[in-house]
Amino acid sequence: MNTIQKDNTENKILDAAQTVFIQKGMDGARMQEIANEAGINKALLHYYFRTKQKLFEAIFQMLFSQVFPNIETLVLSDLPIKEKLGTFIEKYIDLLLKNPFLPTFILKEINRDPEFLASVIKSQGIKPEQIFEMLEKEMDAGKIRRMDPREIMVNMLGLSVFPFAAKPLMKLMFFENDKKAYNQFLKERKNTVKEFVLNSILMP
Amino acid sequence: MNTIQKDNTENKILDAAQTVFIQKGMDGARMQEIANEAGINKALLHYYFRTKQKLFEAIFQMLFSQVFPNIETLVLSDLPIKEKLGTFIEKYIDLLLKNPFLPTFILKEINRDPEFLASVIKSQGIKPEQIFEMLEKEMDAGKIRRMDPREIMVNMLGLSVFPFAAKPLMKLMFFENDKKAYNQFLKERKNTVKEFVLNSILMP
DNA sequence: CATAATTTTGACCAAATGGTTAAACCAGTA
DNA sequence: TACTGGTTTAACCATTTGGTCAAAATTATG
Repeated sequence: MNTIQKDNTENKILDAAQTVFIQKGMDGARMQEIANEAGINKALLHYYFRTKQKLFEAIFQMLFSQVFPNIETLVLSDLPIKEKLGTFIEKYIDLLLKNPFLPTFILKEINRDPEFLASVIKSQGIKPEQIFEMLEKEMDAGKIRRMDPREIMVNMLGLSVFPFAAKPLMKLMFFENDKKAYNQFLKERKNTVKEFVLNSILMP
Repeated sequence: MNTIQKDNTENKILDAAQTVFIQKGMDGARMQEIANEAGINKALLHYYFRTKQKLFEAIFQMLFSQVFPNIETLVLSDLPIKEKLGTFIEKYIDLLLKNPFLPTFILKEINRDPEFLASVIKSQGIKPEQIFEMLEKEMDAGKIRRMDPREIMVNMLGLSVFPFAAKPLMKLMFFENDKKAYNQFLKERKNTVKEFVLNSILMP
């Protein structure tokens, strides 16, 4: 049978753990709360995932693997640079719209335990060099301004991620705590970030 | 006497609490660790700051008040917009270079307890409208592209803050974990962010 | 100096928390 | 039916942790 049985205990635990860890972080989460959320006995958590640390690592892996969607195909495609960057930004913000909690969670935990982050990165086989090469070729071809390609990456990520990570603050300061207005703002970011980035790096 | 006596117990506690809270966050911090760091008895913490929550709030207030340096004078000055934005970015990144822990800490805690954040904001008397008005005037005058002024603010903050908040991840992915190289990168951000922002919003 | 007020400490407490364990439950199956 | 394997539970444990308290130490005051 290849039917996805998503109602077994292990998945109930993973779902519950995700919910709680995202909300409270590793330090703030309680095993009892995860058990309640999953509707099971606390001892079952340990039966399936020995320790809190191991359970957390499973969740972190799951969530982090979404952070860098397959950009490989995009980078290697022969679209013009303008399309490539535009699509990247669009896909990335779409991901954040669907998982608005991701930035907060990841930023919190990469700072809490960078060692663990390193092991995750390694296990995921992420290769930023590919992107850098591509950007440098575009510079050579005179399509975009000459600059450190890492700046471009950091800029795109920062512009996309920050409004999600700082949501409570931005919403309060710039939108009088109006939830709907801020969510609308986030949706429109797909276009504004795209424009902003392209305006700043495309050759005049 | 108006001499600053910074070696009294209360300040020792504040210093220690800052160190620990920044590193571990509210949830991860331990009162005993703060006491050790301050070189005093744990009961003294409670003598001076009744509860962990109250001590944390004191620290958060202290740190958060640095987040928005006096931009009022800058906004109201009659410098050309290019100078205004440039100076803002420079001062802001300077602040982050001196306190590289600020973004992580603030982002973590504003998401943990947005209610408290609201009270802090209110007590600080921050008025973003002033900045928005100024930016809109510049748009009317045709100095910068027409756009939602909040986008400009979010962009400037995101570009400045993100590389500090995501330091472990960026350092690892883009700089092969080379600390010195990444710090150099952060220093250069003052100029690159400035260029990036101005390129994207100044009228051609 | 004597007394009052403040500051500091060690010992202690109750609650919370991650984790363990022995027993119960519940298939499947010989 | 009786046995076997994995699964689930209630009760329990050791440790950690925020917080309290009475006494000691220190400082101010008359």
